[in-house]
Amino acid sequence: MYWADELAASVEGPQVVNDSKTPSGTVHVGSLRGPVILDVIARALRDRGVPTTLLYGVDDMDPMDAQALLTPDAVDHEMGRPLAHVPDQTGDCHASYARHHAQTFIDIFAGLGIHPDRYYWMSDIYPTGAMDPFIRAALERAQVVRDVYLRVSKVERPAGWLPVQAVCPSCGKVGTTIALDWDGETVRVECRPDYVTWARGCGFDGRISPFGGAAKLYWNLEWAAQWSLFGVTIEPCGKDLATAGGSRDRADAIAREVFDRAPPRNLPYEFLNIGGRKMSTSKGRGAAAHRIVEVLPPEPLRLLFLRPRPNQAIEFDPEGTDAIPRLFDELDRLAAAVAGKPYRGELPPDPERLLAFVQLDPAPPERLAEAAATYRPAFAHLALLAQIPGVDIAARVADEKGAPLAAAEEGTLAERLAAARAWLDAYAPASAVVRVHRDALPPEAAALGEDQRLFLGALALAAGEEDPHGGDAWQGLLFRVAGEAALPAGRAFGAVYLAFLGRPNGPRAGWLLASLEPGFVVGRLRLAAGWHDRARGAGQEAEA
RNA sequence: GGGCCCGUAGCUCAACGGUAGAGCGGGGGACUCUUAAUCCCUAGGUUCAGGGUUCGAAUCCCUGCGGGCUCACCA
Repeated sequence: MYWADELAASVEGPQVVNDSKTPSGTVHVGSLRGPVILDVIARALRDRGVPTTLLYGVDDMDPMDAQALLTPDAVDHEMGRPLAHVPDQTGDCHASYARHHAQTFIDIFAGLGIHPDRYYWMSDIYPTGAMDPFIRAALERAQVVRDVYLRVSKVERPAGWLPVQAVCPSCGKVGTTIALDWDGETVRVECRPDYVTWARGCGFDGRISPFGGAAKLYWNLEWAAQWSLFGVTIEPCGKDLATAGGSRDRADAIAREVFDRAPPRNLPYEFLNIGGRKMSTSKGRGAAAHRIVEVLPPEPLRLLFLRPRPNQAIEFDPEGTDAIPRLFDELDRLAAAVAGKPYRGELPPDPERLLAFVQLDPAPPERLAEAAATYRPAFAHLALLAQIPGVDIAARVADEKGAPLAAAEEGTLAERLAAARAWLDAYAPASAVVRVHRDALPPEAAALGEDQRLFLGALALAAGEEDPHGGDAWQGLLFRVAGEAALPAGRAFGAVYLAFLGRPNGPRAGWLLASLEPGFVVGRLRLAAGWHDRARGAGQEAEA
């Protein structure tokens, strides 16, 4: 059984599925694994008739602690302030740094078929007072919290430490404050210059009421408080949090011992690594989630996350590899299998469910076969066609299908063609790129045999005499000259590709040559044939 | 040091208790108007090592070795 179905089968009663994210900067592709897993769990629950609520939160009261995306003069002022209070650095009309990065990320969800029932922002929640009971409980049981930190994570807090962080009334920073001396209504707040290394406090020292948004819980407690506030029953989390003695263990213990509640069901999931290494937020082309989405349409992207089990690390290396074409191929193979068409290789367990979860819309089972059977043009082939001038791609694809494309199939074609172009532009390995060497004979042409050179020379002569126009004319000429030279077609075409592309194969040669200026073609043919001395004059003659 | 993941054909990976499979690469073959980036054929690998459970293990358990990520400050 598919893992999400197993999870769905193991719970009772209505479920609240939750995930949240701290928008500390640009969010990369790997972070989409959580939302996709969340969505699939919700779908699996609903498919079993379990009433389900899907929540997605933004922990935007957390302190700004990464200066990479701040302008140098902003660092001193902004570091340590709540992310929701830091101005948007890109100036594109978001209310804050947090809104900018979180919204850019969230905007991807709908396109991926992920539709939480509710988004919540902690900067909205704290002022309502909804967190106050949890702040009070945490303050009352501060000693329990300290014990949990020590027992679960071997972390010892400084003397007098309380599990809340006030927003400094003077400088507005939250990362630099320590709360002390809870008297039942107020805490003493010190905004210390050296409390953390990454931000500098202003030195404020005074008493405040920690309620109504004046203070926030430390993130671990905030997490546990969210579970109580929203009644969360299932919450997956990434392995950075799920590690033994890590944040999740602390939050679980705090839920039980401070907020008197069983923690939600966990589903730890592994990361997605780009090229064998962890992704970097600030560098690395295509690592940003909103950029990958430009190259990978929703279905293959969902497949990337859903094909492996959640606890399996995903290695994804789009740079200069065939990782992206293979993802499309895997999707097509899966669809073919579900549609009852022939396929090769082994299938994952429960292919029907996997394909259903890969679909953008949760389609009823009876429509799955229909969706699976739609014609999907091969990505690698589209990438090739996209590089050949003068090809009517839609007509060619319809030809291959053997019937006119349905509207949905035309959509798939357009989507894949755009993806193929983006892939060629940003990621494709050299072997997938067809490029005419215009300036000089490709070095690879040195491998041309004498028979091939003779053929190219003969082709140049024939072309000069007949001045072929169009792909068909060129293609016919190629075959005829090859036949007259008694050269096997394979060697003849190979010679043309070497002379123009520097590679032994390529797109249909006739149409390739027809797309280039006749003078260039003839000149290049002569050059490749070894007729350097006469190339210039003959080329002019041919052009005349 | 703790946790998780991985170690299967040259490379990338699948199969996850029942006779080891794909893609790419490599090798062989086919083709006069043709998706020459196509089609057909071709992979014999102590499934990292050692032990255990089982009628049966790549698959489950234990140990070891190697690699990756992650936590131990914050989130």
